[in-house]
Order: sequence, then structure tokens, then C-alpha cells
Amino acid sequence: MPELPEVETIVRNYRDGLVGRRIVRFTSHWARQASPSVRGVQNGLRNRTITALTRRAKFIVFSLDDGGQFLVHLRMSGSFGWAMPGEISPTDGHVRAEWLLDDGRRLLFHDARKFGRIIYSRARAETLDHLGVEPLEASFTPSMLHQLLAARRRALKPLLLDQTVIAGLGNIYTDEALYRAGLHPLTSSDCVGEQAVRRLHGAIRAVLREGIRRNGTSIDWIYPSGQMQDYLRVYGRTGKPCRTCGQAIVALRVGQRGTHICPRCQPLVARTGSLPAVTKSRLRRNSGRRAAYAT
DNA sequence: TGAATTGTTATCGT
DNA sequence: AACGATAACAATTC
Repeated sequence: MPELPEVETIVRNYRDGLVGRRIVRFTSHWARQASPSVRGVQNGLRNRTITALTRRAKFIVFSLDDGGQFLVHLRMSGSFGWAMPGEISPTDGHVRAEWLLDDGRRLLFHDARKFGRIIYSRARAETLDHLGVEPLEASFTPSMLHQLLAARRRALKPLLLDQTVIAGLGNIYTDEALYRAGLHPLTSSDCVGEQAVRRLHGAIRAVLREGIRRNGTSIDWIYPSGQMQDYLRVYGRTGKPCRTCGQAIVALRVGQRGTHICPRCQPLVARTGSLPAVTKSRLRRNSGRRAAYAT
């Protein structure tokens, strides 16, 4: 399940082989992945040279020499591979698309579950406009995070997963960041104190950076070189002892997502999110600063 | 066999 | 009206 660190790793690994190469042709073996259409992507890419390979959130961004762009989103099971000149594409690897390059090599797009997407745009792709802040960029500060949280009354986990707010976190790194910050995933975003916001900000950045440094997580994902799975502290560790306090890690469901916490290190402080609206508004009025909030 | 998997979007409700 | 919560969906694996 590629999230920000995995996508970043892929971009770094494929950049040298792609930038400067001209795309001879694009072939799709699964029509529905291509947007606006297979033909549209083919026409847009034909004979264009790749000028840059970058990442925005979980999108891989190919910049073209005519100002166009195309995005690849790996979703759940997408991955890249190479085929050398003359080499036949593997049929068991679920190759859904191929880019033939001017050096004779082919970039392969594997995607067992067919959830991945390839989106072409003749100018800058408008898909990117809906994305929130890049958590590793300098503009993402503790005070910005504080504003993002305080402006909403929403459980922390679904908020962190919302790509229009903060872009790039997925299920694994969200659980890890909340654990490192000592915050329960159901904590209401407007009940997170200043100190906790700073902790969460630091935890998000630290866990993403560590993920990148370790070349990503390779749990149920084919990407071979990742090591981060050996350093996860809650994700996939249900029943195992917390590395801080020894308590058993607990699995729960938050917003239809499998979620992992240490019940001792991540206590649920304020649960205004599940209180009746009347009670909540009274609670807010009566306490200029809320009675209970996560610090 | 069906439950689990995830990011995005459409829809419902307040 | 705007926001938040929830359901649906894509398709496959074990």
C-alpha cells in the first residue's frame, strides 16, 4: 500500500531511468485506468520527452517537454517495473500498461487489483489542486497544523487521512504518527492542545522521514527493498507488546479503517465527537477552554 | 466462500 | 449552506 514514503522511494529509484527519455508509445491493457481515455493518454504522451519525475502526495508526476503532465496513482497494489529491449512482459505480474522509451526499454505498470490510475493533462494536472499541504515541506508548521485541526471537529485519524487537508498519509503512517504523538485516533481535532499539536506535527514528519530513509514499508506490498515494516510500532502488531509500556497493541475500527493503538500510551481524553450535539455545544460554551482536551 | 484490503468520491444527514 | 460521517466502489487475495 504505497503511501508518501513508498511513492517517494519509487520516484527516486526511477528518476534516472526516465528523465530525459522520450516516450515512443504508451500501451494500456486495462482501459479504465486511463484518464481521460486510453487514446487521450496515448496522443498526449507520444514523442514527448520526460523532463522531470516528482511526487505530489501519493501521485507520481511525470512532466513533459510540451508543458503537459501525467500522473500515476498506485492506489493499493500498483507498482513499476522495467522490461529490457526484446524482453517479453510477464503475464503473471498483472501488467496493465507499458511505456516504450526511446532507449528501447519499457516501463511496466503492474497492478493486480486494477485500482491504479493514469491521468493525462495537457497543462498542469488539475487533480493536484485539490490536495492539502505536503507534510514534509517547510510550509507545514505546528501552527498550521493547529489551525487545520482547530478549524474542524473531526476525529484525528480520518482527518489525517483526508488528502485535501494533509496530503500523503495513509493508514500505516497515520497509525504510527498518532502512536508516536500519544494521541487516540478518535480524539476530536478541536480538542488537541498546543503541546499535543506540536507532538503530532513532529511525529508525522519523523515517521514519514524514517519511512523514506528505510525505503518504505514492504508488508503486503510487492516493492522489494523497503525496511520500514521492521520498525513499525503499532501497525500490524495487534496483540504484541507496546514497545514503550508493554501493553498489548489493540486493533479497532475507525472510519471503516483497521486501526492499531496502544491503549495505555494513547488514552482517549475527550470524546466530544461521539457526544450528542446539545451536550457538545454546552460543553463548548461553558468552558472557554475546554474542560478536557488532549495535551 | 466471503471477509479483508484502501483511497476517492458520491451521498446522506445535521 | 457547509461540514462531517458514512456507504459505495474499484478487483483481487487467501
